[in-house]
Amino acid sequence: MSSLNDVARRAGVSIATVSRVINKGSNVNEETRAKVLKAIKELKYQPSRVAKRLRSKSTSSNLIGLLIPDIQNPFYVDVLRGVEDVAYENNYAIIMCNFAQDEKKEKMYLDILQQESIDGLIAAPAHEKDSNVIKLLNDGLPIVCVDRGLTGKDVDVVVVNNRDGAYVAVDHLIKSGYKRIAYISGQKQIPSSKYREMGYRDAIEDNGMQVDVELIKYGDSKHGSGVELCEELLSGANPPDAIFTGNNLITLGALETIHKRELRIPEDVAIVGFDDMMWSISLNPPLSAVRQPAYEIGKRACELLIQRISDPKRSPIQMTLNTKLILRKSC
Amino acid sequence: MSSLNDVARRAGVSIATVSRVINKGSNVNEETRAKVLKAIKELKYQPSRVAKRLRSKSTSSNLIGLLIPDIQNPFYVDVLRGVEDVAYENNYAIIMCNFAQDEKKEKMYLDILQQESIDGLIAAPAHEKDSNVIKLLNDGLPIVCVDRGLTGKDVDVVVVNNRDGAYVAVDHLIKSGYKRIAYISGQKQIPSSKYREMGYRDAIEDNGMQVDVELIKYGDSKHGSGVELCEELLSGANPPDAIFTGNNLITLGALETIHKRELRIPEDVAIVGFDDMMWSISLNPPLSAVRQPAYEIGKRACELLIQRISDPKRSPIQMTLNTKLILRKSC
DNA sequence: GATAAAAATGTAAACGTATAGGTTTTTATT
DNA sequence: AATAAAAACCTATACGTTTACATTTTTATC
Repeated sequence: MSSLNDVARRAGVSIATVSRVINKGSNVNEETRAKVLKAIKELKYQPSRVAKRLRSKSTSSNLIGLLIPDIQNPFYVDVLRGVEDVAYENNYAIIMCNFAQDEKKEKMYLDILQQESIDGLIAAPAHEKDSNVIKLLNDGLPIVCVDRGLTGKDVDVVVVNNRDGAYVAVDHLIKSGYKRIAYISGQKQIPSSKYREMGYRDAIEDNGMQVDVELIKYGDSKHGSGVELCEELLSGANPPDAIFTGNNLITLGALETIHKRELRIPEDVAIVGFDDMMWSISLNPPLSAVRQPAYEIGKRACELLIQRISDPKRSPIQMTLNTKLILRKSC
Repeated sequence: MSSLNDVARRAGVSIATVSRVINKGSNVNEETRAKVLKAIKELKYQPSRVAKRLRSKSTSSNLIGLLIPDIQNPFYVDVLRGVEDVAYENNYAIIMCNFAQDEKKEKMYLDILQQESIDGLIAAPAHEKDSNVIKLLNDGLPIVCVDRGLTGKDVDVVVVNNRDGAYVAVDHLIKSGYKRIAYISGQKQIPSSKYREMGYRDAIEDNGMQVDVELIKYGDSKHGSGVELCEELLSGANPPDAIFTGNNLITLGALETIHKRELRIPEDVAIVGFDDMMWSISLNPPLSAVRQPAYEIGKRACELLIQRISDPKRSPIQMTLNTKLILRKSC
């Protein structure tokens, strides 16, 4: 890889001139500009983003971090796509870090991101008191949180109305005549789980029914816990006639268990899940689900981040997007 | 962020000494080492990976690139996880680039990766003559190809036996009594599509049947083309009684069409897809599929890359992993 | 205790860029 | 033609490391 210096020598000018040609372009003679451009082409010169980043923290290095708890979850893949599209348009590159719900891994990745001098970070923190993310925030790094905020911290956040999304789903279940509705929750410590539980509870109580804590199971937001907790539920003394699942991976796991037991959906158990997927219609049966605008979450988050990078003082925005209940055949 | 200089000043030593403490640790007095370590702790010093990379191309900067054609495809998500796990163990960070089957985007990302002075690249090239990837290869960047190679280039490759995987699936379809078996292919120009078609054709001919070109449809490896091409197939004059789909997204699209037409699987049309998914069992009906060891592909690729980075002369390896036909209810 | 060898530490240059500030050349003004 | 102003260009420095080499201090040897 050739450097500014090589180009300068070849064009017979100083490196400052070359730099000017490349960047602003002001105050440079047409003739020399042509010479420089020619040299750049001949040498296939590409500026080093590394040197650029080292040189000027002020000048944007056009690199942002994306911290994600679980890339196997299609929800985050859609968020990623949203982030990426906006980043691409604005000439930002992304370092994507999947910490797989492992806080040790998370810390390692956040350290790396800081060491890479990223301009900003989009993060779905491990939980609301995530000290790893808070540390970076306190260090002054521009951050936008996604899917969950940080308690006591005034930070840009893009979330979904989890409570209402859950409420509408469970309310629909009740109105459809289901009596014993279970909830399989994701990790208890993440806010979205809590709010979804809140919606679940409110819907039940608002309909004059009583919450049965036996019907609430807490897992880890992954496929396996969907399988197991659904099994627990169904093998109990007084099994549910409907299940509300806390995210898409859990839904898939629960479906697996239900099918293994050769139960009919929705006759034996109905199911409605949080998170829709492109292929939910091809599941057995076509799945009813609460759709989150995942792509848009990513898009908005990245827009907010780019704004914040260019204006670190702007006061934080908390953006709440709405969910939509998609009814198909599973309830 | 504090620098080596800050630490040196605080500890009352030179930056060279600090550097020595951090890196090799040879030739440094225990007492001063303690002083330095203390200063590092107090200042929460973190080395700048950027400066490190700039300084020494020789010394590994511990950053690799991962170039992926479509992150919406769960296959690549699994590859990514495999890559990541190995990278994590070996202290490498990953810049993940999803070019979404857009060669312009691909070029932009590859430029960025080069400008970031990555140590190496794991790439699923757009096709076998992918000039963007070839350029980097010619520039001497350590590269491992995944899922497809580069014609005429001697490069590390990790692939799957696509031809055999397809053969076994189609052969099974024939042995099960299906007479008119269609193939919905992914992008024609990518090798895996070609080899899968080869397996499809061979299986048909080896069973004394004849290939009907009307039953082969070429798409773009995405969900939408699965939907459309399946529709074409089923609305034809002489529709197939079984479909072999070229990848998981196509499979999902085809399923959608079949369900929309309210056809029974496998009675009206059977289907077997390339690529298994964790939740294939929950599809309607549980899907029979050719399973690729996607996670292992990623893992192996990353291992090969790390080897190559440390030994650029080692002669290239072409690694072929095997697929497995998973039989469920769709055929 | 003088000298040599080894250990400990320091100095300075380099990686590739951006840019402040200085110098030279061109253009405009009278 | 002398001068001022503007344009074009260059020099040198800084960003935070690593490392070759130089220098100083300690230890060993006689």
